[in-house]
Amino acid sequence: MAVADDARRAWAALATILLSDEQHDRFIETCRALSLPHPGALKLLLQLDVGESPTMGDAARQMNCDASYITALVDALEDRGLAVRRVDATDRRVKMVDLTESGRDAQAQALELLSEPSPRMNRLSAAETRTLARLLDKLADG
Amino acid sequence: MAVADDARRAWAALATILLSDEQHDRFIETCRALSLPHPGALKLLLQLDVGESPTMGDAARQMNCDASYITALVDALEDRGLAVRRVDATDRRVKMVDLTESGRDAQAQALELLSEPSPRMNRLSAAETRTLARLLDKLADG
DNA sequence: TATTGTTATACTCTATAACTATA
DNA sequence: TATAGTTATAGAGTATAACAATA
Repeated sequence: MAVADDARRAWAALATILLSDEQHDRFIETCRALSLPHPGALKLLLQLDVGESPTMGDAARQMNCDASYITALVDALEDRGLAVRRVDATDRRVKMVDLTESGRDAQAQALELLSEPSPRMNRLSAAETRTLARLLDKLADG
Repeated sequence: MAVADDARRAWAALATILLSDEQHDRFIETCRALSLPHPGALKLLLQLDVGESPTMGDAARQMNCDASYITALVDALEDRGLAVRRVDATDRRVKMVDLTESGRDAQAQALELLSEPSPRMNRLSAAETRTLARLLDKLADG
């Protein structure tokens, strides 16, 4: 059961880092930098992709929130020109959310800010840092 | 600059995992399991330690929130018998927050739930899992 | 009649301001 | 008068319920 123990230890450490609020604060700062009012709007922005426009409903499921809130979030993105609604040609009840060019730029800027490593990372050697990056990549993918 | 790149890659992956909401959902579930109404109450509970009772003000600073909210959080913990207020003998304006026996149990239970590894961890080999645990431990400490 | 998205409304979490007790 | 904590109140963020348009 050593693997399970290590896995648990790893996840506990992850939870600790999360609870330290560093990432949470970073997220809030990033919202401000992009003048997005809701944290949810940033999260939605990060989930959009050119050529892969979800419907409002899709977005709600992806974000695990109510459809009415997606309305507010897309309103916020639209107000800032980061996304636009597009009515489905075949079923006019349905609306797609398209990422705009500015939206793509904003996304890149957000990722830049969110990826800024914590000072904690200085505790690791160069080799350790590389190893950690490789392992976390595996976990994050998909 | 390879180290900086690796560090950035690692932190980006961490942000992705965080954004997946797995840990956030876990946190909410843990709140429910302990019937704690506010997420803040769980966070405060996890920061308390036997023999290391912070004052209300200390707790507010640690939690990076307003003193009035600490009042609500400690109320919640007290209602459930997880903590008690104790008036400072020398300055009767000051109150300490003591973790109770039940509080300690609840803490352990919460850590148990929060440390439950994500299915993502199955993507790593036993050796990788061990390495990851070691590296994250280094980051989480302190 | 059922479904997509919106609007109106209410609830939860957190902060600000006014207050009480002690120093 | 200043400080620690509390109470009352207001503000963000999110959900629920009623609604409009389309199917």
